[in-house]
Amino acid sequence: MSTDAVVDALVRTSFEVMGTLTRIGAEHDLSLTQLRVLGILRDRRARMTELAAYLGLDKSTLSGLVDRAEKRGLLAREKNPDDRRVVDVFMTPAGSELADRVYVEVRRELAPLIDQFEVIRLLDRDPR
Amino acid sequence: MSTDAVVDALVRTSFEVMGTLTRIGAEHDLSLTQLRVLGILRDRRARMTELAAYLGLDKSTLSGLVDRAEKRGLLAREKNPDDRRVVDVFMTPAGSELADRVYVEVRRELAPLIDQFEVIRLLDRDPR
DNA sequence: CAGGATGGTTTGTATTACGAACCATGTCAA
DNA sequence: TTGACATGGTTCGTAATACAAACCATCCTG
Repeated sequence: MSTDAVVDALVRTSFEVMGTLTRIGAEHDLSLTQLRVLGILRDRRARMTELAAYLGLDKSTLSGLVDRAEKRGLLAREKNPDDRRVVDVFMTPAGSELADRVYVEVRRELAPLIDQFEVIRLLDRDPR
Repeated sequence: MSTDAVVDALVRTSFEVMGTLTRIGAEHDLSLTQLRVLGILRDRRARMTELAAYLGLDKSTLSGLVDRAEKRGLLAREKNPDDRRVVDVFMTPAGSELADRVYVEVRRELAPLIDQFEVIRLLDRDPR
């Protein structure tokens, strides 16, 4: 099997995963990016810049993103006492609860995909 | 290895793939969606609705998308003679050329990823 | 302590996306 | 056959996402 074919399968599968995430997110009024933010903040808090870097977004993009999530009661901001320029972001209980609910769904929906995941299946059969 | 861990790896990898595609696309002034359209139309023409369904987008979204790509000379529209309601979309030579260039890059950038693709590596080592 | 670096926000603009309303063309049934 | 409904696209209005540039506050360093 050619590398190109593996890459193509990888890309197709990634789009499929994104589609699933987008759909599940939409059912809870969450964009793909918001979903990601919830995923990242599930087990830790982070400063704005850190979050932006992790997501590959401009910090200005994150301001609006966090604004909306904060207004919705999912996230909260807090000035970092050690460096008062820094703004830490973290999830509210409502945010955590929503994230948990969504991620249970994501796992449930994607689990079946694994069985027919082309790349895995092919490589599994004929390992390098 | 738990299914949850595989799903998590799948999601992380998918985001990584999307990041790469987004970056390469941006270098050519193409959004992720435009990239996908080019990918789909590489070997065939398609009607608007068909394309929208395939991408999971509303048909109204596609109008604007195709508008911009057409204005840029990458895509062209044509009324379908068999059913004059239908609009077929296809790539111009310029579009094909760009698509080819971009997809070469994509393959080149993603090929290395395959070697360290967690899901594969893990399943490869310990097949179901 | 002055000047530069860093962290965030604000503002302006483009793109993406949706839904509703709309027009043109097809199709079907009375 | 023609009236009513269905289908395919576009347009319009609105919201979210994203970037870049300008800006303010705070920190750090020579």
